[in-house]
Amino acid sequence: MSVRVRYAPSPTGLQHIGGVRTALFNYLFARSSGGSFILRIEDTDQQRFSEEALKDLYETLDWFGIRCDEGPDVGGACGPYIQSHRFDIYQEYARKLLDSGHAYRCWCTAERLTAVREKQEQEKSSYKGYDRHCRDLTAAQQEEMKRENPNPVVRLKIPLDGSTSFSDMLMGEITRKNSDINPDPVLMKSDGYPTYHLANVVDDHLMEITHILRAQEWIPSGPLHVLLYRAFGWDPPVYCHLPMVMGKDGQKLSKRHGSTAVREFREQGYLSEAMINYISLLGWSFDDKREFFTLQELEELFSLDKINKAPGVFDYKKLEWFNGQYIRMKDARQLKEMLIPYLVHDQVVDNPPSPQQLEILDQAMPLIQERLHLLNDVSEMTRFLFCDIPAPPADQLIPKKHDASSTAEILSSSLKLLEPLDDDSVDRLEQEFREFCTREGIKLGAVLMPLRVAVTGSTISPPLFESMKLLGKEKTLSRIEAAIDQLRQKEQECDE
RNA sequence: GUCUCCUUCGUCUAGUGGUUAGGACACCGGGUUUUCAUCCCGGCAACAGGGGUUCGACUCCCCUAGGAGAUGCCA
Repeated sequence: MSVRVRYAPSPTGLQHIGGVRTALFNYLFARSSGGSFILRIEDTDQQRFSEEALKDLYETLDWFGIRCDEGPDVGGACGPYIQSHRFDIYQEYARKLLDSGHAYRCWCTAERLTAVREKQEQEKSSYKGYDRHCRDLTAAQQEEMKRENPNPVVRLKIPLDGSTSFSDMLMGEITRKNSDINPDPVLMKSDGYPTYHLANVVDDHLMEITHILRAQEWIPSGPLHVLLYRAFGWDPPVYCHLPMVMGKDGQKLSKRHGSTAVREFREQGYLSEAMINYISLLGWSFDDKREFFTLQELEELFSLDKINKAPGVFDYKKLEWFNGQYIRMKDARQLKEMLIPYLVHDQVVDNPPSPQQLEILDQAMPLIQERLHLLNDVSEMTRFLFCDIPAPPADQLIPKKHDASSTAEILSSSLKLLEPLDDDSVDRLEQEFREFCTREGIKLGAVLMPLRVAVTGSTISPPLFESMKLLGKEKTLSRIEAAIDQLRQKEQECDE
């Protein structure tokens, strides 16, 4: 029987790392085993449903290149793939459970439920959850309850004794006493929508899902789901509970720890390849030497038995390192195209960029490609090439062991050396400066640093002579002159 | 509280009875270099603890400790 797996997100928020990891593993397992990957939208929570979240889901999968074989957008034999479109199906199956005596209606109000819970809390009772008030009501009692609350929920009758177990590919056998399972979980809400438990079991069965790969936070409801399968007379699929993704403090990864939404990473300039690569290594590994993988390679090499049991901490630093690696691997032309939106967004270049700006960017590529960690970094790194910058304050210009006066001298001399800037080679220019330093007995750094600050506005910049060349002689010289003015002013202030 | 699961360097991990316990990120040195970055070299650093089993345990079993997750008309 061929493998059929699914990713079944709930469109209540932006796609986050944890969800995407689950999606990826399911997808990779399907591909590596020649099976099918199915997308199912679990929108049974009408309160929390968000149109934007749904859109974000498609965009995210698309960005990663994770394509589904069956799903809302591509169709398939087991549709519809949106749970809200399967409303009637759940009604039907809930009815079956009711008829077979595996489930019952419950008219308890939210108020009563909270009262029950509060009481349990006060008494520090070890018994938690629903008190099964409606489980064995007489017909007369039912009538009475109906008057109080006309919209009942449907609850599953969990056996009072015995235990239920299931086998997990990673964990092995997991057993839970039935008395420890959430007493009679709601299957059908009062608004007629199913809860996750019902919808998930019904759909996975109807869609002929063979393996369920989901996060370990679902382990506790495993036995409950198995009970449901049995109530229907079905065989449960194979389970594989994936290790959770944690933050640095060991707690479930959340906004507290940093970005969690894929969209945020994307906006910051993370590459899809880098994220795929990093995420694939979250709880999975290939061997002890290889850690670079393309999606295509993963589709081939991925295997369930290399998944780790223990939860993993999401390491932002390593992701960033991967991103830098992938940026450096990128074709320069391609990378350039990817950078433009960031430059436009930060108003470093026009929208669309002018031919001159594109030309400059083109030539700047070799200078910035090995310096970028995130695409986002490009604006700060290249702003001085495209925009006017304020003359740096004198203090920033003066290198160690120099003062305003000597720095101004240095810059003035540099001005002359830079006369042939436009038509001279970078190497030759550098040679000139080296000779100048030897002649004057100044350190090369003491000359280049004030120049760098004058021209780029920062002590950190791409290589100086290349930068000057890109900037053009005119702007370069005028920035140096502006810097000299700053220094002269400072000199005067000191004299006074 | 109760239940379930987990436990190799700070982090991600390799390892399936005999290894100087390997790699990567981070960190710290050093080199290349006009700054930054890249790149190269080197260093630091781990089998949670205690019992067994065994000629021999990181590897198998038990206990303890620690961590996490679940305990909803959310998924």
